[in-house]
Amino acid sequence: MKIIPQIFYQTPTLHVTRQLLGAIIETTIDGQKTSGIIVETEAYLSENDPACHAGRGMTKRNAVMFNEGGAAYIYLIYGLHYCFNVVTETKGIGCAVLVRAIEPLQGIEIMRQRRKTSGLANLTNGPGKVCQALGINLRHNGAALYGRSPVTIYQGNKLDSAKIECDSRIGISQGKELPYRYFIKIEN
DNA sequence: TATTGGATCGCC
DNA sequence: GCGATCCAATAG
Repeated sequence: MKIIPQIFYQTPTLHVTRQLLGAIIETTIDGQKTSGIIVETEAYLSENDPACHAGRGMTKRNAVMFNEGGAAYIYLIYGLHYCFNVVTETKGIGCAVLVRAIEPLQGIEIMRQRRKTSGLANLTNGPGKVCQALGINLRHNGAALYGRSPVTIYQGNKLDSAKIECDSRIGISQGKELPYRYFIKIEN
C-alpha cells in the first residue's frame, strides 16, 4: 500500500475531503495494528464557516489546525470523546477534515475490546467511535500522517464517483446549510 | 469569575 | 430524552 504524500493535503480542502473517501487509516498502538476504510468525512473551512474551530483565531486547543497540511488535529468533545481530523492547506490557514466513520479492516477484535462492544455495525460509525476503536487520543495531536508515525493514511482503491454523496454536516448549530459532508452511498 | 453550549455516545 | 463533564466564548 502507498502512503498518501504530504502534498495531497495541501490541495483544496473540499478536494481532500472528497478524495479521502476510500482511503485507509491505520494505527499501530502498543504493537496493535488496526485499520479501516474511510467512508464519511466533513470539511471545516477557515473562511465563511461558523462551525470551524479555527474561525475566530488560534487557541490552545486548535493550534495544530494552523500547521501545514498532513498533520492530525485531535480534540476532546463534550468532555469525553475525541475527534480525529486531518489538517489541510498550507501553514497558517486553519482548515481540516473530520473523519466521521470508517469500515473496519484489520484488528477488528482489538477494536471491539477498545469499544467494549461485540457488534460490528456500531463499531466505527461516528467520530468518537472511530477514535476509540483506533486507539487515538491527544497524544497523537499534531502527528504527521504521511511518515513513520502511529497514525498513517494509505491510498485506497479508486471509487466510482456515482457512489459519493454530499450534504450538510451533522451535529452543528451554525453553518448547517453548507454541503461539506461527504460519504459513500450504501448499496441496496 | 461564572455560565453556557459544543464537530458525541450510550443508556433511560 | 438525558447525563457525562472538558474547553473556550460570552456575559444568554
